[in-house]
Amino acid sequence: MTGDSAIAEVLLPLALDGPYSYRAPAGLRLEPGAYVSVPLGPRQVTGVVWSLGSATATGRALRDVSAVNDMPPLSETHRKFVDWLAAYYLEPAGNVLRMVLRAPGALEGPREQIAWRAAGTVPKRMTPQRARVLEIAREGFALRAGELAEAAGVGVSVVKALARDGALEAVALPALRAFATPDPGAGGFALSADQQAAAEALRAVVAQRQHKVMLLDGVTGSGKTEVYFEAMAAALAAGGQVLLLLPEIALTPPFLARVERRFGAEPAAWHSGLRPRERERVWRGVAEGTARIVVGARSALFLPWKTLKLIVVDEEHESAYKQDDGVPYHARDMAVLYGSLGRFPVVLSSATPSLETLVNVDRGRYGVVRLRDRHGRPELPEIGLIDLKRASPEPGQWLSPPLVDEVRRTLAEGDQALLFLNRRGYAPLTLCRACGHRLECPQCAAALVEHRFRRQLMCHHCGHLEPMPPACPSCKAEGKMVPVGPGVERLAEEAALQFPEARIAVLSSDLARGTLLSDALRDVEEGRYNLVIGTQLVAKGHHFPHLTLVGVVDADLALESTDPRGAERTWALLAQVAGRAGRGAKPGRAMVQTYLPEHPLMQALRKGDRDAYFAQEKAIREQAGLPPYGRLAALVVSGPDGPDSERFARQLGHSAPLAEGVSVLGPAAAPIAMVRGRHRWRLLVKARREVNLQAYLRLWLKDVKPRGSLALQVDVDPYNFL
DNA sequence: AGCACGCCGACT
DNA sequence: GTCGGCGTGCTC
Repeated sequence: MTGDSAIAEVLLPLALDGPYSYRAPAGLRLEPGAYVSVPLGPRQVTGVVWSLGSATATGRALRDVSAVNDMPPLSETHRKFVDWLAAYYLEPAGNVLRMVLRAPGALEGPREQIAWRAAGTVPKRMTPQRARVLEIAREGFALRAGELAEAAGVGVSVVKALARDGALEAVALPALRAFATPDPGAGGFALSADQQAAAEALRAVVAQRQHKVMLLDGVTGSGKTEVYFEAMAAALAAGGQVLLLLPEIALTPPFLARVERRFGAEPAAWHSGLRPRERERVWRGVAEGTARIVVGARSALFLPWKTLKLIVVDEEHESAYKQDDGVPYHARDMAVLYGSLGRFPVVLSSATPSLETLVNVDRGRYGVVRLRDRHGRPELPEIGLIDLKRASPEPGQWLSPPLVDEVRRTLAEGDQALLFLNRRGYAPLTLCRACGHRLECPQCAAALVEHRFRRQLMCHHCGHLEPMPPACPSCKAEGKMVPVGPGVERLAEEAALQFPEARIAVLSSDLARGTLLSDALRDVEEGRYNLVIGTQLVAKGHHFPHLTLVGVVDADLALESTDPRGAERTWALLAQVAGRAGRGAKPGRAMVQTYLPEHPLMQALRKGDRDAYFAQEKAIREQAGLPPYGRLAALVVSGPDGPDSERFARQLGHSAPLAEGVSVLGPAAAPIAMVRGRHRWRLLVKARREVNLQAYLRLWLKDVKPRGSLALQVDVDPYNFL
């Protein structure tokens, strides 16, 4: 072996902090960013060359890189992005790389064009493994051998054997469909003067080819989408790729169709529901630079961008951008990071921007473009507060007399009304009247929610289902179980009594996604229903032209939570729901039921005064040292045994280093003390803004090792305080 | 993430 | 006496 051979530092998609060193054989054309196959223990693993160098005498015998893939290499920007994100969230870089490589098959050798589907015959021999494969093959989608084996959790040999037996038949797969090239000028819309000015401002920023964050701030119906389409057109015209990030729930076929009309080419869609082959097509298209427009959920950030020139984050205030399992990152913040590393602009769009973003505008770090309502209407419709302490509903009912009157009048005038209640199911709580026992999920410290329509009890945290017990499980008394509190189903029951003539639709995420929901939405839009009862689903982007009254049944729900962002979420939700009223020809109004009419948030809402509300909310956050005026991290200890988890959390708390400007609160039982059978204890780290929070956490946690089945999750910038 | 090594319960 | 459960640790 010669002295100074070339060395490749290869990052592997495993929980490893840094790359491993391999010898680069002379015959391989290696470059930084190249996808390579390397030996790791007994197996071959795909990784990415993080850097190249020459051998240092470490004494360790290095193994050879086995092969290089001919895919364009992962860009330097993308590699920096992985390293930054890993450092920011205290996550092993390899775990972040795993999110980049999450497209099974995209890097595998020659494309196999054969897929398998069930032939309908029974194989000679049947085993549990074979049965699983056939069960999946019968679902109707033709999958390649590897995909089928993976889906069934068996080896490829099982699939091959079934094929030999004739129980699976071969189907030829078409080659990966190419991406059409978008035309920036294809389907331009006629823009209002306001929109023109806003679009021009964004185009100017794109033309600078520098990093700059722009807030596009305008109410629903002001035409933000058409405006950011213009920014996208400018970036496309400059030869770049563009990413439009949406909360997953907003990524619908009608929206994709709208993008296609504007740019004359079908955009690539990226979300968790893609079939493996489409995943692969998009991943490769992005890596090769042929997929120019991607409309995606948060994980689209990790696609192997070749020439990304613009990211638009629509509904930037949405908490759905925060990932809570796996690597807990915030896609809006990481979009801004990517833009700064890649030196391109990022547009944040919202009708109710987050406080973080507004403060960044105040500080001059972000630019802003504002849009007024197209019809010159004020930001919000007329909003009336109903004081539930004075105008209380009948016991067991939730609609106050003034709201009932308003709904009646609206329906009588031939218009649509919406009753908003952010609670799925029939009742959030079921109690035994004889002994007070409350029905709880066996796996979570949470009440089971009755879903009367499905005739089941459901846990909204783990999805556990069970039938309604005929008698109290505790005292065995029969017929004593009573529902407590309202859900949309129960509200619909009350509405049917109050408004016997109304045509009522209940809209919640329990309508399986897809056709059932889109049919229901279309029926509402076309006026086949005149009274809609819905959860937050109805607040998000659906346009109901005949709606003139919105009634908010319980405005205090999110305000009562322990989440420091509860007030902000309440504002965004109420403003959005109220904004559903009167988007068509007629003006609308909103009636908000609350026990806290004097609360500054409710007063600001009544006046439609966002600035007043945010001024107040900023003062509270600043006073409390909460984001964006201070920094937070949550440490969550979880384990199957409660006392074990608590003990470890306490030890962890005691070992917290003392540091200027940092305080550690807790541990306390997490608000939902048990989820999926794991007991959870939470510590909260609060730091001043100038503190290097990551350095503090690294120092603290470098020697901390949860033993056994205990787990420790670090959540930098926590959002959902579960 | 795999995969091996390593120590304690029910069976060919 | 073994087969095998998954806790722990390592992979350039």
